[in-house]
Amino acid sequence: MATMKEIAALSDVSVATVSHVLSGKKNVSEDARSRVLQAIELTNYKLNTIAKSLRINKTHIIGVLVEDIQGLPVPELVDGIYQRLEQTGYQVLLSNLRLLKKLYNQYEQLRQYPGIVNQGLQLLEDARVDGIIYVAMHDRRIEGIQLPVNIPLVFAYADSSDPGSFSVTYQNESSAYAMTRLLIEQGHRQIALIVGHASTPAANQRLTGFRQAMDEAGLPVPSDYIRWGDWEYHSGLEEAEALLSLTVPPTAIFAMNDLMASGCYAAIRHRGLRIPEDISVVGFDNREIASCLFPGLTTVALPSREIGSTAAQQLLLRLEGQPVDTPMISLPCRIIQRDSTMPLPARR
Amino acid sequence: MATMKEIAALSDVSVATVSHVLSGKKNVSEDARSRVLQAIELTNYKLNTIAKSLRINKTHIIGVLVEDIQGLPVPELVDGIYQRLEQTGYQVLLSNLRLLKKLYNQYEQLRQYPGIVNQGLQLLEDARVDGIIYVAMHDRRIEGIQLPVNIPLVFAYADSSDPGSFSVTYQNESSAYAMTRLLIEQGHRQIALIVGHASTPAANQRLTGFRQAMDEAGLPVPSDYIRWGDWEYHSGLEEAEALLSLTVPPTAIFAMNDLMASGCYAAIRHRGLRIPEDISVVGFDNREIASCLFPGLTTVALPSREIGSTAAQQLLLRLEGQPVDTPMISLPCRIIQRDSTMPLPARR
DNA sequence: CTTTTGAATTTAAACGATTAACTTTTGTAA
DNA sequence: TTACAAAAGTTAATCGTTTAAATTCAAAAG
Repeated sequence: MATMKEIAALSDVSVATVSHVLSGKKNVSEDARSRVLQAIELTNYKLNTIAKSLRINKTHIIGVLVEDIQGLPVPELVDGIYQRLEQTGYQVLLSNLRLLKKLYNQYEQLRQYPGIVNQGLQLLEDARVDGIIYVAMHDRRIEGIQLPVNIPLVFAYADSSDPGSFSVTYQNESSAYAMTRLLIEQGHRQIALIVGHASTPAANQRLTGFRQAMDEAGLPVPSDYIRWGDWEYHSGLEEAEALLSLTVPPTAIFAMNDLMASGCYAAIRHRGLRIPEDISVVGFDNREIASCLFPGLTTVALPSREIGSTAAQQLLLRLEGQPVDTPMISLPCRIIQRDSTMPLPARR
Repeated sequence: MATMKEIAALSDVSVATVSHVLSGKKNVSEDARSRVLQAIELTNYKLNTIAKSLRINKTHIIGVLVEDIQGLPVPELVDGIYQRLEQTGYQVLLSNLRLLKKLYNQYEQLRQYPGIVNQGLQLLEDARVDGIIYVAMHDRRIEGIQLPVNIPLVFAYADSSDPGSFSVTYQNESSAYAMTRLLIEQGHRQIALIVGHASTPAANQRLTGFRQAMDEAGLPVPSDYIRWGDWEYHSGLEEAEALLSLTVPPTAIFAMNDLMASGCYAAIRHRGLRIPEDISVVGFDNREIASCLFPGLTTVALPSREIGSTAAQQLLLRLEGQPVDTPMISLPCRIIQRDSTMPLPARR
């Protein structure tokens, strides 16, 4: 592999001049420049980025820390990061913690989580990345994570616990609000909610949005209608069964994720009822399952790609030393209307 | 950030000794070692990997080139790479070409593909990665790709065109054979096949496997029963309709991917027929849709994770200069039995 | 014909490690 | 005591750049 020294020798200038030609930051005579360029062409010379990094103390590499690359929103989110980084000259060092494989149960998860994350952060720090995007999906406040002090970091997807930090998340509350409004506008008055795991912020935020919409519309929310699930298929099935057994069953069920919604489908079918003619169902997340189900599930699509590109944008601004006007950004979700709901009057 | 020089000064030895302590390749007195370790502890010193890389001409970074991180098998495959790389000290620089977003039609795809790939390879080469895993999903032979000459490269998922190269793929032919056997063993004699796009090697290999199983069983394959689709949902639907309109419709349909299989579901339902009582359907790929469909689709699961980990293994061997016994590996697939098939006698 | 000025170019010191070659120290045997 | 080998430690070159500072050079001004 050719080095700058050889280029310099070939084109009869000093290495400094070669460097000046390449960087374009200093004047070089047309004569010298063309000789240098010719030598570069001839030898197929490529600048050694490692040497450059050492000298300028910048790697032009961004570290992306993900809990699991197979986690639902991760590939799309990471793609959003690449989308923004294209043409900027930054590369991505991806640190995949593989949590889905490593942490079997909640207890282990809480105990081991900080250690694993710190290790991942340490690796990125050791690699001298210029900045870090931490794609955190856990939704409970975690103690004991040591963020690198010298490297700009942006949280993506989950909220950061630290108020001084930078983050890009999505709007749980307003999305649940909008989805609830949709059902109300279709004439539903008996709307039940299957909440996710009680301890998760996402569940609570979505619950708040739901309550707000119901309150605003003056609709009652009987405690029977608020069911606590755990995000899994089976809890959706069980809670839907409980709802259908009530003396006044709901006309619409809002499940807080698509998995639980598909559990609702099963429970409803099991009763011999039809979706949406007899009961409307909506979900949250827009997993592939939502479009596979029959009828197609109306649900909330998270702005995963936008979270990624916006987080990258935040980080780039900080790397350029520019002021960041909004350190904590929360992006809106989009409602995907399919065929699992129906205006209520139609069946009266 | 502390440097080796400072550690040397603090512990009253030379930088060489500090380096010796860290590398463990030379004898250092217990006395000196402990002083150095103490200084490292004190200053929170971290070896500068950039400087090390420059000196030893190795980055301990593996470049992974993917056509699109959102492509179906990619996240799992990449996770397999990480699985193997864990504890080896290698990091991953992921180059995501974003082809799904960039290439709209086949024509553009063929024309632009080599340029985009070459650019991605160039970026990895510039970053001085130690080795490259090229996750290629395209399944037609592509001309004009310039593989780096100095960097070990392993193809993953797709076959490489070059016979001298290293690759890890999966078995199309034997998997189609096994799936066909499964139907035959269930008593089916009229088995139809919906092939993928005619120009793709995967389609032809699967076709060969199908034919072999049928021939071996002495079953006829009327040309009416071989339908040429294009991997998309609609072609599955259309070809299934054509099959059901035949004077002797098949008792089982083997669609070459899950998307076309789900098209079959729609066509069969539209005729008022039941799956699997009236007709059996099987697919290929084991996408999420396969488990979402009702009844669950029996299909072929690709060994994506294993492809990734095996490719990483191949690369590690080459990086260590060890002999690679099998440069081109082809891994078996696994049949996932769900509820979309039924032994034929049951409905007689 | 100097002097000045500015552009073009070079020199040389970093950046932070590794490592071959050399020197010093220590321990052991004659 | 001396001689020698092995162990421990140091020196200094090197990896391939960047860049401040110094130098050279040519053209313009005095």
